[in-house]
Amino acid sequence: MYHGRRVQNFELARLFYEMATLLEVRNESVFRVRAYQRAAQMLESLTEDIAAVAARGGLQKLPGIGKDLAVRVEEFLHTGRIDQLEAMRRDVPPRFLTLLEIRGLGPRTAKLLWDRLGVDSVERLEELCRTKEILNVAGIREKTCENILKGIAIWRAGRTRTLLPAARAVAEQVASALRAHGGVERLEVAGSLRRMRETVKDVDILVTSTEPARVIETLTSLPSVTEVIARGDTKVSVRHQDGLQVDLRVVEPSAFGAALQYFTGSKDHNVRVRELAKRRGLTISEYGVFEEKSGRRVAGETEDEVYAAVGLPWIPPELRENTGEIDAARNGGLPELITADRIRGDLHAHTDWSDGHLSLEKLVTAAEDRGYEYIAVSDHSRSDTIAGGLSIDELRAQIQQIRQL
DNA sequence: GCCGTTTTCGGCCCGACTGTTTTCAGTCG
Ligand SMILES: Nc1nc2c(ncn2[C@H]2C[C@H](O)[C@@H](COP(=O)(O)OP(=O)(O)OP(=O)(O)O)O2)c(=O)[nH]1
Ligand SMILES: [Mg+2]
Ligand SMILES: [Mg+2]
Repeated sequence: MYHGRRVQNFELARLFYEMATLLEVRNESVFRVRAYQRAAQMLESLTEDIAAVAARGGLQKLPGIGKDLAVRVEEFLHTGRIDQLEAMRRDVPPRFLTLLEIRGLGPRTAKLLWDRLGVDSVERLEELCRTKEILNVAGIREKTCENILKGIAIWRAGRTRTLLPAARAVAEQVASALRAHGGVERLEVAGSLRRMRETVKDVDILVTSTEPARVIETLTSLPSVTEVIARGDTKVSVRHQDGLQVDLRVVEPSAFGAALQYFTGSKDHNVRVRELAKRRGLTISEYGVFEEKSGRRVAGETEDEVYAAVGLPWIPPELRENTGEIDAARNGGLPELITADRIRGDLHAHTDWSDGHLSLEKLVTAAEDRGYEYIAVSDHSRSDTIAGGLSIDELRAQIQQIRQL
């Protein structure tokens, strides 16, 4: 496969996302907004350089690129800019779009505040909330004001994504706490955690239960939960003490498969699967797969069933990103994922001879436990004495010991 | 703005929760 320079793909994707946001603020059709977002998402996963695609006249063959967007792409490739974007930028203050990074503050409210009070930055917004001046705007009352201040505090805290292992630790802690109380039948970690993304925004947990209220009550009253963000009959969002948001969804046991498929995502993957369903006269939600006409439920117990209903094999969560896995699945071309048991050995390990933790014996035992065929001992040498590097004599001694093991 | 193993026009994924509103828009998952 051809791999060219793809920096321009990402730069253009960023511009299309920005155009989508600006169109949203201008109250343009949500479908037009989504067209820009889809084009941007396609560019991010495109393996060929967009300039190369343009050069061979293939722009409009790309999914999500039609007549208009092809013109924008060409304009960007020739001039490095997009006129329409520049024009839209001029209509809002320079820092206006950062307002949309505040949780719960969307394009409509941001625009309203700019129109009515000239809110052009987070700082100005905070001031107006503190002085309660913001309450002069029709449709904004005390609660909204409070929520904006909370949102600004989180925005200030800054961390937007968390490394997978740290998030997994939180997920496991919450999961066992939920199981320890009653009402939980099945529990699965879903979302980007289940898809094994390197970083995640939050922890998504799916539970099946015949007593949803009980499970939701359990989560909201855990000692490790510091704030209840939203709470209803089927789902609840809370903040965990370490700052991570935890989203819990509760459905009845018969909807397990459909709910897990929904809650695992990704969003773009879900949209694609649901589009396939529509073409077959079906509709998919977290409650199941339904015939559009009769409303009859045709699947939902397992993920397998859900995918089968749209003519697809089960797709591993790690691949559910709408980056080609759906076409691959349709053509029976899903890759076989590499699993941990395929690792045959490790060519880089330190021992307590330098700065490692394990003794030689323990290192070898650990390697054998994992079924490794080989392990390389690569302790520091005398060139790095700070890290306990081995002298020539020590190295000879270590080699001796290895031979005896 | 894009798109079509029914369509070149009329759809576009689908649903929960909140605050503010007298019936729903906005935001988020
Ligand atoms: N059908 C549908 N499903 C959605 C939509 N938004 C979110 N979901 C589903 C798929 C997501 O994986 C799942 C959890 O949402 P999140 O916002 O937590 O995203 P996700 O966990 O994928 O990534 P992140 O939390 O950002 O690391 O909910 C949507 O607009 N439509
Ligand atoms: Mg998530
Ligand atoms: Mg979530």
